[in-house]
Amino acid sequence: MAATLKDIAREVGVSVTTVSRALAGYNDVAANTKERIQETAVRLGYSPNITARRLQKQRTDTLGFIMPTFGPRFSDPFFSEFIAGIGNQAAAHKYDLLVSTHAPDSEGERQAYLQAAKRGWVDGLIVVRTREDDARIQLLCQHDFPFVAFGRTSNECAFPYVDEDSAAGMRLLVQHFVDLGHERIGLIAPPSGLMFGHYRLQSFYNTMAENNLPVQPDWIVTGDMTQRGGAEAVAALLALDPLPTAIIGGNDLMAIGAINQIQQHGLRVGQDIAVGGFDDIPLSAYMTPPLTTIHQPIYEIGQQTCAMLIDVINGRSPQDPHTLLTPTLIIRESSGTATIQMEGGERIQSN
Amino acid sequence: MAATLKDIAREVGVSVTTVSRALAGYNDVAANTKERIQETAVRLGYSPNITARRLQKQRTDTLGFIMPTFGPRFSDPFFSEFIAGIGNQAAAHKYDLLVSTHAPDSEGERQAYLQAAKRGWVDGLIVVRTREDDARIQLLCQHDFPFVAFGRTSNECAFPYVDEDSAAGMRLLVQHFVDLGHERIGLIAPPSGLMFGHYRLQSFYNTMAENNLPVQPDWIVTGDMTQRGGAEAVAALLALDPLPTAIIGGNDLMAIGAINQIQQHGLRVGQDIAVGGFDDIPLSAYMTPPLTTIHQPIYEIGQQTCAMLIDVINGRSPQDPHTLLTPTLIIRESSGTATIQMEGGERIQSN
DNA sequence: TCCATCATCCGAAACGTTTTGGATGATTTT
DNA sequence: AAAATCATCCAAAACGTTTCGGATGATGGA
Repeated sequence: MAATLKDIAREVGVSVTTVSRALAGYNDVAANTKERIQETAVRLGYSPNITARRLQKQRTDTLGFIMPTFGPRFSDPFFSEFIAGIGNQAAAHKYDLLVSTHAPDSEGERQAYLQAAKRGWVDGLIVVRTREDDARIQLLCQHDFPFVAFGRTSNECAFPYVDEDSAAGMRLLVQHFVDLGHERIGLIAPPSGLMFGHYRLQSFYNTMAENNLPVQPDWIVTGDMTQRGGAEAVAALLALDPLPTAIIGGNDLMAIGAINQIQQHGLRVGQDIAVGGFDDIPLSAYMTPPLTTIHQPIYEIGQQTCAMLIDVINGRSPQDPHTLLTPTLIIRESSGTATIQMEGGERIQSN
Repeated sequence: MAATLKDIAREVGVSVTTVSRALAGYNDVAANTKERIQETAVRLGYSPNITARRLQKQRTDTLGFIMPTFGPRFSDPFFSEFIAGIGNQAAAHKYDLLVSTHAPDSEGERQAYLQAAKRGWVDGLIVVRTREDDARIQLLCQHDFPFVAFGRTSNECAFPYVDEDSAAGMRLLVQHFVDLGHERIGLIAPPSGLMFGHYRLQSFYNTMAENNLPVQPDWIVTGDMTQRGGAEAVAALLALDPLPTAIIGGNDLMAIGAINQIQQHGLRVGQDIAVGGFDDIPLSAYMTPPLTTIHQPIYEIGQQTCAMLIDVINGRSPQDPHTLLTPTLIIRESSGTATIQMEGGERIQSN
C-alpha cells in the first residue's frame, strides 16, 4: 500500500541504493537525480518503514517506562506529569516512549523488565519509585541494560540516577514545624521498602533528634500513598492522647486524605493541627486550607531523567551520572503559620 | 550478542526454518528434534527479535496514544488512570502502548498523527478529548487508519467511539440542583471546541429550559480544565449580583479551584453556594466539603476503548461500534443537601 | 514391485531499509 | 597520451524472522 524505496526507484529509473542515499542526504548523488527522487518521494507519499530501519540499525529509538500501579483503579497525578516530562524530552531527541503498567514487585513486572532487557524491545528504561534492594535494578545491572532511575537504592551496583534530596526535604519540613513550636509531630510514612520513604523516615528521626525532641513509636504510621490511605492512616494518630500538634503526610495525596479526616473529626487544620505534605501537586495550593508542602519539580525530573538516559544509550554518559535535586519548602496555611507564628515562632522561608 | 535462530540452528545442526517452526509449535517437526531445539533455545537465552518479527509480519502489535497536554507543566489525573486502563487492556492482548504528548491543535500534534497514519509506526490509535470538527479524526478517516475515539465529534465521517453521555450527566446534575430549589445556576464550561463541553453546555441550557428557568449569559464562564482555570473563572461569577446559588464545574479540577475561591471569599460551600463537578476523580471525595459530581469510570473507559480498537485492527469490528456510557450522580456535601434539604427539597439518588 | 502417503526437513524468498565496496565514465593532472 | 582523480551510481549483503513450496526417504497398501 504505502510507497517503498523500491517504488520510488522503479519510478525514477534508478537503484534502491541511490534513492536511499539521496533521501538520506549523501553527497554522492547528482543534484538533479536527487531532485527527481525527492519529488517522486513526495508525490508517492513516501515515508520510511520504521520497523525495517530499526532492524537494519539494530536499535529501536524507543524508551521504555513501566509504571508501578497499585491496583487497577489508580490515579496519581505524579505520573501524568512525569510522563509528560519524559515524553517531551524523548520526542525532542526523536525517541518514542513505550509505556506499560504493572503492580510493583509482581511477577508481571519482573517479566516485563526481563523482556525489556532482551535485545530489541527498547533501547533503554526509566525506573521510578526505587525500592530498597530493588529487584528491577539488580536485574538490569546484571544484563548490563541501559537505564536511569528516578531515585536511589540500597543495591550495591552503580547506576545513573536522578533523585530529589528527600532527607533535605524532610528536614525542611520538620524544622519548619519545630520552629513553629511543635514538639509532637506525627508522620504518615510511605510503605516500607520504598527508598524515598526510607530517606524521609530517617531524616524525620534525625531532625527530631537534632532538636532534642523525642519520637514516640505511635507517631509513625504507614499509608499507601493514596488519599484513602492517608485518611485511614491518620485515624490512628487522631486516637492518640495527647494528640500530635502537627502531622506530615508522606506525599500530598496522603496529606489531603489526612486533612479530610482531621476536619471530619471537627478539628481545624492549621489551627488545632498543622499538616504538611510532599510533592506540591497542583491541587495542593487549592485545598482549604492550602497545603504546606515540599515542592518537587516532577516535570523537570522527568526531563532530566530522560535526557540522562539518552546520553547513556549513546555512550555519552557523564563522569558523574548522579543528580540530586534540592527541594524547596512551600509554606501555606495548613502549617498554621498565621496563628502559631504569633506565639513566637520564627518563620522559615524557602528559596 | 543475544542468540538468534541462526545460532540455535547451528548448535543443533538443523535449518533455521526448522528452528522457527519448532519454536512456533508446528507439528511438522519430529518430537525429539523439537525437544533439542527448545532445550538449546533456553540454554542460549534465546528471545525472538521483535523488530524482525514485526517487519516480516507487517504489523507492529503496538497501539498509539497521543496525550493532548496544555503547556509543559500539567497534570490531569484523568490521564494516568486512562493510560492504566488502555495499558492493561493492551497488555492482555499482547499489544504495546506508545505514548506521546502534544499540545492540542498544534502543528506538532498534526505531524504526530500524520506520521502515525503512515504504515509501520503503530497499528492503531486512541484519540481522546474529541473536538468539534476534529482535524485529527478527519485526517485518520482520510487515511483509513484504524482508531477509536473516546468522545464523539461533529465531523460527518463514521468511526468507532466510546463516549460518556455528557448530556445525561449534565441533566442529572442540573436537575439535582433544581430539585434542591436552586434557580440561579452558574456554569464553568470547558473551553469551546471540546466536544464533551459542547454536549454539557447544550444539556445545561436544555435542562434549565425544561424547568422553565431562565439562563443569564453572565452565568456561563469558561475555564481551561485546571484548578487554576476554575479558580480564575469563578471570580466572574462571584462578582454577580445577585449571586448564583449553585455553580457547576466543567470538571472536578475546575470545581475544586472554584471551591477554593468561594471559600477565600468567605462563603460556605454547600451552604451559601452549592458546587458540583464532573469526573469523580479520587480526590473529589476528600475535599472539604466532599464534592458532588458525575462519576466517570475512566479506567473502564480506557479498557473499553482499547478493546474496541484491538477489534477494529483485527477486522472484528462489531456492527455498531458505538458505546455510550450512562453516568451516575454522586451526591456529596458540596451540593448542600444537608442544609437545603431541610427547606423542602427532595433528595435525588443516583444508581 | 510400484505407487501413494506420510513424517520430517529445508532452500529461498520476502519484509524494507542501510551500508559496504566497488564499477563506470568523464575530467583533470602529469 | 597515460595516469590519477572525481562524480555518480549500483549490486549485494546484512539485519532476524516467517512462510511458501517443495525435497527426501521411509512406510503402507495394491
